[in-house]
Amino acid sequence: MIVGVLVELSNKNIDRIFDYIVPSNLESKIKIGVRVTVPFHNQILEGFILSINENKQDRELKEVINIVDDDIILDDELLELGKYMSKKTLSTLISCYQAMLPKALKAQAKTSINIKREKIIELGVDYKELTNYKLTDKQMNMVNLVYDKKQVSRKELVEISLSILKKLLDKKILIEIEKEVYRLNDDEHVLLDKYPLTSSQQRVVDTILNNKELPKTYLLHGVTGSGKTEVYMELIESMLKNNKTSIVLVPEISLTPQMVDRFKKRFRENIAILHSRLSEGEKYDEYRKIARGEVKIVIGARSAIFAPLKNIGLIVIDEEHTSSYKQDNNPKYSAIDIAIERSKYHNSLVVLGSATPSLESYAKAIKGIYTLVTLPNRVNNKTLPLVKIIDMNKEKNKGSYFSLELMNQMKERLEKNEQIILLLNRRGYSSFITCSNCGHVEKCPNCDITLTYHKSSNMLRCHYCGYATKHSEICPKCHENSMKNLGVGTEKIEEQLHNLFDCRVVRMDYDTTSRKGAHEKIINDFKDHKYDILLGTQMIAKGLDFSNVTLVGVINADTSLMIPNYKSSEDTFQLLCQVSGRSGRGDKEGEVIIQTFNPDHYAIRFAKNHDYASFFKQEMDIRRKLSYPPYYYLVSIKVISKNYELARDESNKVASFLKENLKSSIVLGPNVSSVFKMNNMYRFHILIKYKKDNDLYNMLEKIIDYYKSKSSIKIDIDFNPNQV
DNA sequence: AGCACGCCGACT
DNA sequence: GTCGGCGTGCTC
Repeated sequence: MIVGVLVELSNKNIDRIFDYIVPSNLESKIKIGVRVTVPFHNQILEGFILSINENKQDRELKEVINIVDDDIILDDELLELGKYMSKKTLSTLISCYQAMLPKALKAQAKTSINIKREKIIELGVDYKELTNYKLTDKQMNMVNLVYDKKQVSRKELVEISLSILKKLLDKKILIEIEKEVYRLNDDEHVLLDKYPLTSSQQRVVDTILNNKELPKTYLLHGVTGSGKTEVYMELIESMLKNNKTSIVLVPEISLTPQMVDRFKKRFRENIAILHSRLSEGEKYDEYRKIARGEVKIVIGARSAIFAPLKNIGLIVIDEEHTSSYKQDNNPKYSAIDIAIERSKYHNSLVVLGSATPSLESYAKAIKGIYTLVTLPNRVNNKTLPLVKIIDMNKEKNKGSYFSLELMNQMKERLEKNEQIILLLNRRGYSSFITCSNCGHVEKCPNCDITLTYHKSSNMLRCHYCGYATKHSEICPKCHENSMKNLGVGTEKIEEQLHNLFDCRVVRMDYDTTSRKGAHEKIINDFKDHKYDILLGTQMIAKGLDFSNVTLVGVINADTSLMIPNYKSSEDTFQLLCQVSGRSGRGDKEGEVIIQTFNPDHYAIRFAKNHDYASFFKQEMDIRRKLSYPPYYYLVSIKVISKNYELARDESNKVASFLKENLKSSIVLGPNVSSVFKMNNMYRFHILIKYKKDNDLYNMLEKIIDYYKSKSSIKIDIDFNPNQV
C-alpha cells in the first residue's frame, strides 16, 4: 500500500503530496485524513494522509514510520475546505489545514498535549453484599458517598481520608478506574426562561425559517439593543428540533462573556466554546467534544468556523463587520468566506448580524447576493440614546481630557448613582513618550515603530518584535531632561478622574485584561456596580449589556479617523455607533457625549443620529470615486527582504510584471509599506484594485512560483487586506 | 523549513 | 594554500 502524505512544513517548494510505502502492520489503520510520522529528507515529520494509491511505484519510496492518531483528524468536508482556502488565499495547503485545527491536532512533530485522565473511585461490590463485611462508621460513610454518586474522584476521597480509602481499596469494596475528562468544566447554569420574541424579531425568524432555498445568506441589520441574540437563539433552537447543528462566531469571545452566558443558560451542555484564552488542553477537549458529536452548538472566535460539526444547519456571524474575522497572518482567510463555503456543503443558512454592517456586506445585500432582514427598533421600543458632539477646538476647559459638558454630565450621573462608560479611542497600543523639548520619539531599531512605554517596568517596548530598552528621561537627541510627555493612556485618565470625582473606576485595556478570566471579572464587577465608571479602549465597544449605564463618553473620536487606511471613516462610524449602543439599555434613558476636533466629519455627524443609511450612501460615493471596495476588490502584495536594494528592485519588477499582464486592473506602487522596516526586513508593497480579472490568480501564482526558490525574497499576498 | 553542495574573498 | 560566506536545489 502506498499513501500520499502532506508534511507539516509550510513552504511553497514542498506544497505537494509525497508518496510513502505503508508497512503491512500499519495498513489496517490507514485512512485518508489521519496523521502519520514519516522520514523526510533528514528529519522526521508529521503529516496528513491525503491519498491512498495502489502499488504503482515509479521510484524508491521511504516507509511511513507510525500513525499518530487512531481517528481521522480531517474529514472529507474539511479536507476539501482546506483546498478551497489554499486556492483562495494562495497559501500552502498545509498551512490551511493547520489553521483549522487546535494545536494538539496540528501536524507537528513536537506536541505534548494529551487526553486528560482522572482517577475515579467506584463501588467494587454489589451494595447488598456489604453486610458481609465488617465496616466502621467512617468506612461506611465513604462507601455510602460513593454509592450515592456512583463515581467520585479519588482526590475528593483522599481529602476525606487517605487511610480509609486505602483500606476499602484493599478489601476491593471500592475500586479505582481511570476516566477521560474534559478540562473545561461546565459550571452549573440555571436554565433561563426565554423572552417572548418581539413582533419584529418574530418576523425575522419567520422569514429566515420559512425560506426553502438553500444554501442562503442573510444579512441581519439590527440597531444596537434590538435583540439580535434572541433571534440567533430562536434559530438555533429550531435547528436543534430538526437535529441540525449550529456555529456562532463572535468577535472575541473572552470579551463577551455575557453572550456566552446567555447561550449556556438556554442550551446548557449542548455547547462547546472555542476561543484564544483557553489553554491548549482545553481547546483540544472542546474540539473532541465537537468531533464526537457530543454537542450541537459551537460558539467561538474566528477559527471556530472550522468546528468539525456534522449536519450544520446554521452559521451565525455576529458583529459581522468586525475586522478580526479576517486572519491577518497566513493563511489570510475571511471567516465569512469560509462560512459561505461550508453552507454550500451542508446546504445551510448563514446569518451575518450587525448594527453597522460592513460596506461590503450591505452592498451585497442591496445587490441581492445576500438577503437583507432588519430589526429597526430597540426591544420594547426603547429610544436610541441622545448623542451630543463636543467641538474640542472651541473647548474652554483646556488641559483636561474632559470637556466641561462631559464633566458636568459625569457629575450628574454619579450623583444619581448611575454608571458611566468612557471610551479612549486608541490605535492599538500607543502609550508613547515624546520629548517635550524637541518632539523626539523613541523608535524600534528593528521595526521603525514607535516604542510603547510600560510604566510598571519603566521599559520601552516594541509591540511588533518585542525589542525592549530601559526608559531614560534624558532625550537622546537634544539631551534635555524632558522625555516625559506621555501619550494618553487609560492610566492617566483614571488619575484625572480620581482628582475630579469621588468615584470607583475600573480600567479595561490590554494591560488589565492579559490575565485569564480578567475580562469576566471586570465585566461582572461593573455589572454588580462595584465600580461607577468603566474606562476602556476599543474592546469595551462591542456587545456589552449593562442596564444601569446611562452615559457613554468618547474622549477622543479622532484617533481612528487619522489612521492611514481607506476604511478609517467606516471604522470610526462603526466604533461610535457601537459604543453609543452601550448607553440606555435599561429602563433609564441614555446619553452619549463624543469629543472631537472634527465635529463636521460625516462619520461623526451620521453616528450622532445613528443614521446608517446616510453614512452608507456618502461613504459609497467616496469609495466609488476613489475605486475602493466594494466597487473594486483589493489585493496587497508585499515584497520583503533583509536587503533594502533587493526589496526595492524586486518590488519594481513585480509591479511592472503585473502592470504588463493585468490590463483590466489598477496596479499601484510599489511603495514602502506603512511599517517599512520590521524585524530588520524591508517591506515594499503593491496594491491591485480589480473587479474581475481572469488572469489575476494566474499572474500571482507565477510570481509566487518565481520567488519560491529565492530565500532572500519573501512574497506576501493578502486579499481584501484589513490594513493596506 | 532545514540542510548540503558549490563557487569566490581574507586569513593561520 | 584553506575557512567560510550565503545563493541554489532538494526533500517521497
